[in-house]
Amino acid sequence: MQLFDTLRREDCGIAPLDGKTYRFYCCGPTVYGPAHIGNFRTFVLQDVFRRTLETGGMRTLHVRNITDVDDKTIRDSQKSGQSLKAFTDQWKEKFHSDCDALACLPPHIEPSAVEHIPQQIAMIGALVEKGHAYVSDDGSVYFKISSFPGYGKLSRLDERELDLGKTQNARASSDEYEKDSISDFVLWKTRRDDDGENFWESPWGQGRPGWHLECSAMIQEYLGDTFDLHSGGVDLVFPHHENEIAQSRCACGGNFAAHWFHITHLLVDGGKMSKSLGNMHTLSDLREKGFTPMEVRYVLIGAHYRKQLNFTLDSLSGAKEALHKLAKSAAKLAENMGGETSLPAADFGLFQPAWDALNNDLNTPAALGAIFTGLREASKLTGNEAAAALAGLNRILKALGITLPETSGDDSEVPADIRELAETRWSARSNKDWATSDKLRDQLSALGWAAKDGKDGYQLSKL
RNA sequence: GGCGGAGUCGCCAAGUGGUAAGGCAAUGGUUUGCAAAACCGUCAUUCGUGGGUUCGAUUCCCACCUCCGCCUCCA
Repeated sequence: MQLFDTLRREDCGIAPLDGKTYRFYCCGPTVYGPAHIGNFRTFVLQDVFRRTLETGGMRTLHVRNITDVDDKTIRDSQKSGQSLKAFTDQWKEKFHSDCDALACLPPHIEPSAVEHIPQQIAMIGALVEKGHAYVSDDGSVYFKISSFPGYGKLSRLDERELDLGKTQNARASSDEYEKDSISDFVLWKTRRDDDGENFWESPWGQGRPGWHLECSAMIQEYLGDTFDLHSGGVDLVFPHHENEIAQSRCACGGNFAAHWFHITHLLVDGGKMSKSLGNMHTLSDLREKGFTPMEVRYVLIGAHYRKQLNFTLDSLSGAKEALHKLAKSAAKLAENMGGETSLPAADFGLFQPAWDALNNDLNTPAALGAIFTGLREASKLTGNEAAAALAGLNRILKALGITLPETSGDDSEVPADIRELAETRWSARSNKDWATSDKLRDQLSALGWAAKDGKDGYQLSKL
């Protein structure tokens, strides 16, 4: 497939460096609260990326970290009176269940920062030894940016106002740490009172690793000094990924990531998502509003990953209908197959354009559009042609991570009292007692149920 | 101020130097006791504004307007 590379700023062919397994790393969540849909846009699109590679027959090695020690996790664990581990475990669990609900494949390896302190200390040691890092008077260790000429390439610092020299002069006086240069970033934070019990021993005294370092250390551990691709939200380009490049290349040699894949932030109702605006949706919030995780996923893949996606409740409703339409079409195809069985497809058939779209810079919205277009043709088919179409459809849906809702109403979960009302209504209706029938229909809908009448019976569905 | 992105039907959203995918909504019809559901159909001569290049631009160039994001932790 072709994918836009953030560093090279052009579409690049995606293929494993070692010819066997495509190895990629995604910056994972900081587990100090529930992840929001903005976070999930990134994780869902990374999931589609992986599924696309795998659907194309590639083997993958997907590594995604858990940040379980930083300022926020320490601060909020103390606020809640829990140990750091108990606190982060609970949010890690929540994250996993949300990911499952959104049909995101779990990464093959999910290392946590706390579990890789020795690796991080070792990397800092290497950087100090090679002259890329220095120890300040208080025992903190900083990366010396001036020692790495390639610094700023990913985020194109030289084309922005962030001239390093200028930044130093502008901020040197306001920073509490002693540093050679203000832009130097911290690798090891010396222990402070408000860290509580959250500190580790190191050659530079008690403290904890800096945030940027954990990814570099874990990447080195599981993917080595050169691997295929590194991904995250756009906000991570600078300084996080820039710092990772500096740390890893200086400490380990190697080229670090061959490609960079960044997902643009989403907007909510046309603006930035923020707590103060009350538009910080979590998956749980949306479920309470009656939307399914699959509907959320559908919305999240409904715009190209390099464009801002305008997330609205209306688009979620649209997703609900669109998924329903897909499910109906798939059911009709199955019906039209007659006695044929739908075998796993060797190709995409009518849905080849959708597959092509995915492979063209992961164009998920174009792929979705192509699915509906293909379905229009598919609906005319019968027998083994319908079977082949259904197989192609299932294959492309799997690549997108979409599972279809049930088309036939599930009557098994109807409460007894609702069932009774509906039965009464049906008999009234059968007796052409329209007044009673309509009255009971209103009652049912007030209770949240809709009765859909057919020739020989009715079906109940939740409103 | 610097950097970057974007303005395409009511909403969401693809796309292209050759005349606008798709979804939602809306709307007409079939069906229905009436609805709902289902099914069939309709739905941008036009792509922020003004110029320019071109046989031809929504797509390229210039100017302008508007919006958004980043530049501090952030997916």
